[in-house]
Amino acid sequence: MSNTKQNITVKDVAAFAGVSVATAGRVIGGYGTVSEEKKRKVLEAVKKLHFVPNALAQSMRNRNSHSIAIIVPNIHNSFFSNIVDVAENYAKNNDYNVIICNTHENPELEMQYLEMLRAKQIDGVLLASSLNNVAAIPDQKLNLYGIDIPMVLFDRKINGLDLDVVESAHYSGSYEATKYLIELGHKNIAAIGSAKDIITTPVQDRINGYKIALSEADIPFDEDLVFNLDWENVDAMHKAMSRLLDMKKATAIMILNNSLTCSLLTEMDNKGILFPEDISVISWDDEAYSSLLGITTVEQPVRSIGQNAIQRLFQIMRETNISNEQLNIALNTHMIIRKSCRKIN
Amino acid sequence: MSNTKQNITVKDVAAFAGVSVATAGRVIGGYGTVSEEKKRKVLEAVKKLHFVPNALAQSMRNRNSHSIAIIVPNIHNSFFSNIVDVAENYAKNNDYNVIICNTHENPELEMQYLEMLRAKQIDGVLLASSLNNVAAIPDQKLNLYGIDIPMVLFDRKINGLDLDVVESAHYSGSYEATKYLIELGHKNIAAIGSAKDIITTPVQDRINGYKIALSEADIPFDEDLVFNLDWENVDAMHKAMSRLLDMKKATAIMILNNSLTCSLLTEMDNKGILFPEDISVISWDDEAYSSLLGITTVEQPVRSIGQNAIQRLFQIMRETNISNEQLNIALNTHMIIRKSCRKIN
DNA sequence: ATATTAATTGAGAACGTTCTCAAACGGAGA
DNA sequence: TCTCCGTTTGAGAACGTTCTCAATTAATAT
Repeated sequence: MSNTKQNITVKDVAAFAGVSVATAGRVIGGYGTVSEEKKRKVLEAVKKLHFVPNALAQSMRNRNSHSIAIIVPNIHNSFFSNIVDVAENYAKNNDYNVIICNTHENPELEMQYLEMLRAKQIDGVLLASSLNNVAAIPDQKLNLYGIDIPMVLFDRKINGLDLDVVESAHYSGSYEATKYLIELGHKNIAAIGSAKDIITTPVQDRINGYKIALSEADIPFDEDLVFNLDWENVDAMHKAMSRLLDMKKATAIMILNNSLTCSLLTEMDNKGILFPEDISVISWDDEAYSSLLGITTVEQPVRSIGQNAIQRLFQIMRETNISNEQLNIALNTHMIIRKSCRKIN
Repeated sequence: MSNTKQNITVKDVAAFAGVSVATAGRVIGGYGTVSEEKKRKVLEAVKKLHFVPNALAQSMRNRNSHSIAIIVPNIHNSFFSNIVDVAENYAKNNDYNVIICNTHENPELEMQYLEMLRAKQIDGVLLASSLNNVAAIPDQKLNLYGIDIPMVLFDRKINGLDLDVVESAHYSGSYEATKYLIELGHKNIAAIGSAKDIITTPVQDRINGYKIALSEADIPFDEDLVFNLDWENVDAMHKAMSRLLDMKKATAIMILNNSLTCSLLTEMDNKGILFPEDISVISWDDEAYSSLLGITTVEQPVRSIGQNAIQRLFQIMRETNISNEQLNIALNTHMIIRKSCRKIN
């Protein structure tokens, strides 16, 4: 690539103003004392030459990049893009830049990004990991997770790593939704979670909530009714959903991930299966189309998750000595009841 | 913020390996000649000390940051997040990092970002601007647009600036869709565009296509049937849509922006207005829910737009001498006909 | 053995910023 | 005129990398 870029430097400003680099630096940086006359001349030079300090050189000298990163598995997912939005706003207000990284649920890519970010001297990272367990991290990469870089996990935990986490109360949200279906008379409730290579901790927790609600109502757990699908593998996903619907076992379905909702409903539509008449549906995450379609949803406190996570990250970055105790925030979900679930007997 | 970070440097590696910084640099950088023995020792030191080169220092020395930026008005919009995805992939394969900036359709923020990116010595920018005209750019910021930084516009033009553009064929796509409605017998066709402070060039072009199709069919243009709404101002938007529906003038509506589709359909649902029975609907951009709801859409070649834009950007960045002629790529759209439009007489 | 060439090595400069240190300057008091 | 103290100023180092240049060593030819 061409590197003929030739920018204006403090040196140029100083020369133009007829002062030393040190004096120009003083005026631009706003420290020390400079006579009014020279101050005026420097300011004029800055304006005339359109001087903008080289942020790379500043970072190098100051040993911090004034940038944080946010790593998400899927930027298309409105859950994540909303959190990105909140974090970006907060960072901007604190004069920090944000680098967004999209891992496509690929742990390799996640680690590559972390390595790149470390090289770029990033000041902190917000991470929704595609790993669910510390065992999946090679020893020589372990330092990327919260040791070399200040880090806060959000939405998802990594078991075995004691990093700060900000997430929804996945377990209780799922418990509540399942109980709601049970109270409507449902006994055969399917649960569809997403999983690419691993089952993420939110899905794990949600399935646990579902199981406990069932067992409290003395409904036996049926392995056939739990699916974990890869939303990027469209073919396999459709097949599995088709299989579920063909079984005609379930009277209700809880969709544990918003990426799957449209696919499932399309599949149902194709087969002429209506909701709530033929099958009741609850979906996690409230979307623009949820109210239009009348789907009952479990709404996550998205903006609050983002806010808590970014605040905590800045807190960690400010601390000189390494933080003492792990913080784990679980924020309550909220059910929005619409017309996609019906009472049965 | 704390800046106690103390990373391993080439100096440390050199000391550990018992060689000079120059020799360590040679091994790490893979240039020059080094004896097998010293090479082995340096490599061992790199491994032992977990050395990762400081990308900031590299950028400084090499005078390029190996990063590009992509600036979008709204990262939530799947049109933009898809383009971000494509661009990011391409950049990654070429060893470039991507910084994503979200402007919320705010021209001030857009210019702030450009200034920040210039300071960060960014190598190139992909921009969907929130400005439609060069006149809106203050003189002293004009250099941010394609002069200081290699730049390719996508989706939207900036009138009066001769920068490269990659976009959909907005005009012909709209012309085709309007003609389709006319052929179904519609004469009163509403068009809903989005606009925050300005009307973007895609919406301008789409409205032009709509107007020409009308005039070719000898249908008089009706000012009352064209709306430009701000999707971030939910109240005003709802009111305007409500007004449009209450008029009962239109037999068909073309929605020029996917952000508005759900809102309009919800508004119709609330008023008990059905499609296609009461009103026919065509929407720009195909979404996951479009097929589910059976909406006829104008699909944009999203991935192709992204691909063309990023390729062109890299081409510009590679060129040593300033590019000679402006490139303007308009890619054809594609109508997906479903059941949301009906024949009338 | 000496001259010539090639392979190997290290010192140090440069990128652009910030900021310490010490020197130079100005004015007040004796 | 000289000393003292505070203000103003500039030289130059440092951040960590890359890479030129010159010096050293080894290898080959005479």
